[in-house]
Amino acid sequence: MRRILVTSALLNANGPIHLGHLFEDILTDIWVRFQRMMGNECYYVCADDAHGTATMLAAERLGTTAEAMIESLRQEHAEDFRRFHVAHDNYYSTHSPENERLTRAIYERLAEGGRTFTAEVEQLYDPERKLFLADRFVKGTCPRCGADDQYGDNCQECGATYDATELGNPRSTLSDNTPELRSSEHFFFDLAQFTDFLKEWTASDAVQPEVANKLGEWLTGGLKAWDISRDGPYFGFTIPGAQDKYFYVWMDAPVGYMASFENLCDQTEGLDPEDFWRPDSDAEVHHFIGKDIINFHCLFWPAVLQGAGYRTPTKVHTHGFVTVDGAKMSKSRGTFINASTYLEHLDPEYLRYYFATKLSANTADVDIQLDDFVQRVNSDLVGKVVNIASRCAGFIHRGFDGVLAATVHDEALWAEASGARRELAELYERGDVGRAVRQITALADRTNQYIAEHEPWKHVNDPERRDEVQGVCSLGINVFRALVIYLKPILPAMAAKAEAFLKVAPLAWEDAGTPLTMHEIDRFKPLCTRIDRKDVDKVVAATVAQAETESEHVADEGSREVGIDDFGKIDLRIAKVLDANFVDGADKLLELRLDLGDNQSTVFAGIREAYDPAPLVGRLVVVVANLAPRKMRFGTSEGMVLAAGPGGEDIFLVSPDTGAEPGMRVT
RNA sequence: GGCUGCGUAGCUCAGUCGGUUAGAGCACAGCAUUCAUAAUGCUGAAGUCGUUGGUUCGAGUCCAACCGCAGCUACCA
Repeated sequence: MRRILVTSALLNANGPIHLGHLFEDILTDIWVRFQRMMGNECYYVCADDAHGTATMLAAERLGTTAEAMIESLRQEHAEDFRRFHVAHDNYYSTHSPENERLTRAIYERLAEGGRTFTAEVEQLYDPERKLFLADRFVKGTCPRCGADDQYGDNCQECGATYDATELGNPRSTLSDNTPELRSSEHFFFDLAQFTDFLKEWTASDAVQPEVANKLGEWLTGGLKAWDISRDGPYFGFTIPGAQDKYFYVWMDAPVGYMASFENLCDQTEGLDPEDFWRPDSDAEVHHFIGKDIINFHCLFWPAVLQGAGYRTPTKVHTHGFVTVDGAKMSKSRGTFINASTYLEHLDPEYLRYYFATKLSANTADVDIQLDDFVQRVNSDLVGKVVNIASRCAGFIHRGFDGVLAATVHDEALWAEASGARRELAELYERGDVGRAVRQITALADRTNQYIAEHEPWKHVNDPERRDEVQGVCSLGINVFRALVIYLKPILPAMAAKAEAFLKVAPLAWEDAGTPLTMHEIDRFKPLCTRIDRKDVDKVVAATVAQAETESEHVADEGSREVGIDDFGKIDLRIAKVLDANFVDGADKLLELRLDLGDNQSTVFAGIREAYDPAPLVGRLVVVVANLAPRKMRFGTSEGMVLAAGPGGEDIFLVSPDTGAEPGMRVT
């Protein structure tokens, strides 16, 4: 018997669970349930990833504490997963005492072993918010192509990658202030020391071949030291022996797997985390992740474990991303579907089955096609598999008191169905679930053909052929039972209903090796109903409606009371229109050249339908002078001209009374 | 730009070591059937295997270039 610890990637504590999360945890859950059916001892833990600047800022916005916010999200996530039959043994949080202790202990072991060092790092600092700015909180001009409004790590326009400190005119997206360059001591994990170890580890079958290729690229390029510290304020664990330094979220996140498992062990008699994590452990550790976090799980994490004297992962299973109808999930298209929205209209097992049909052992992206989703479930599950039980059970009850035949009517068919368990087990083990499902439905096809060939409905009233009818329908039921076993990791709830119908104890994988004979079964009740395409449309419509409500929320926040300080941040100025022109190719824009007293600026205003350019020249308007420049299709707009009205031809520019001069501040 | 992967029927995908006429399911059309949740069975139509060139007796498969798509490009959650 194998002892296996399984994890799926931690979830950011920043919102509800959606299809993408479900994909990962469902595919992990299928693998876990399969292992358990094989009789292996398999534990499945996960957690919310609670730390980071983003958590701190989100809690601030909600007017609550980070702790309260992450705990309520954690409960919501755990409940959503439970309703999708994802059987986590523990769903914990990285913000836990176990994790704090483990992270510090691991860090101290690394430090003692000479695996870490400190260095001064120059970083942009927002003096108003009093924080160092992560790349995503800085915007400025690309140092290579000069495009405006680019984030601190790479340019969307030209694709250049650079340091946030290289940006021209940097500003903080948190306060809109100009950040200053400050130096701070950072702690580094010396990843390069592990290069040889990692080359060896990635060449083993711990990762899929294409992942090994990708890692090879990083490994031959030379590994850089990994910055594992952040300056306060930060939401995370403090680094022992340092002043106001925190562990970077990715340092304690994977340790969160260990912490979640340790927390489970504390509640489970006889389960010891050391048995799984000590270097000579013969237990297995499997991580399931998306391909976006390969570097953390296949470089940093094994190196950290190795450096701290733990065992390294047996295998990291990497999957691709989920798209819907060929495109990224989108709120406005209604395809950014949350777990809870789905559950209001559809059975979770439909989604589990559909994901299963799409699962492979490689890292290709998985596209959910809503029409295909409906068809696959209805024709495979209801039309083929369940149909076998449905068409056979009636004969067994009407003619034979619900009792199955004593012998197997067609040995070849039974051998095929029963013998498939070996190859199917290999496919499940490898994660090639889609192929397994195809073989399972092919078996269902064979069985429906077999029943059609023997036409039990014609012979049921012929006393001479009663035994044949019982034999055919009994074999049908037996193949159905084998198919239920093979599908049970994917469809646990349907399997439970089928077990009740068959009047058997919970089925294990090897039960497919032995047929039921002279066994009484229950009357057949529908195990699975067809999907109505209308219900899928309802989910999409509800998702669109949510997106609209959310944008209204944002609008509401816009009209909430603000203090005079907030108002003071907006620099309103009187400006004179020096020049106004149509913009080639733009239906709604006019390009305005404005005199702001001591300087000039160019503004694109969406007023073309209401105003001709010529009469505007010389006119006084009110502009937001310190609005962040916005790169638009036709150029960069450096401000915003104030106007009222619903739009179209009904736009009315705001003007000052006579006497106002360009450059005057509006207060 | 570099790298990783992908591109086969309307859709989802098989296609092993290069080897006969490129396969399956769904959808579609016709027929049969009525035990079954309008379920099932049989038959059929449907493909320039992204493009071009190369290696070979022979290429969907190997090589090169190009086109298209997705992702990565490390202190990003």
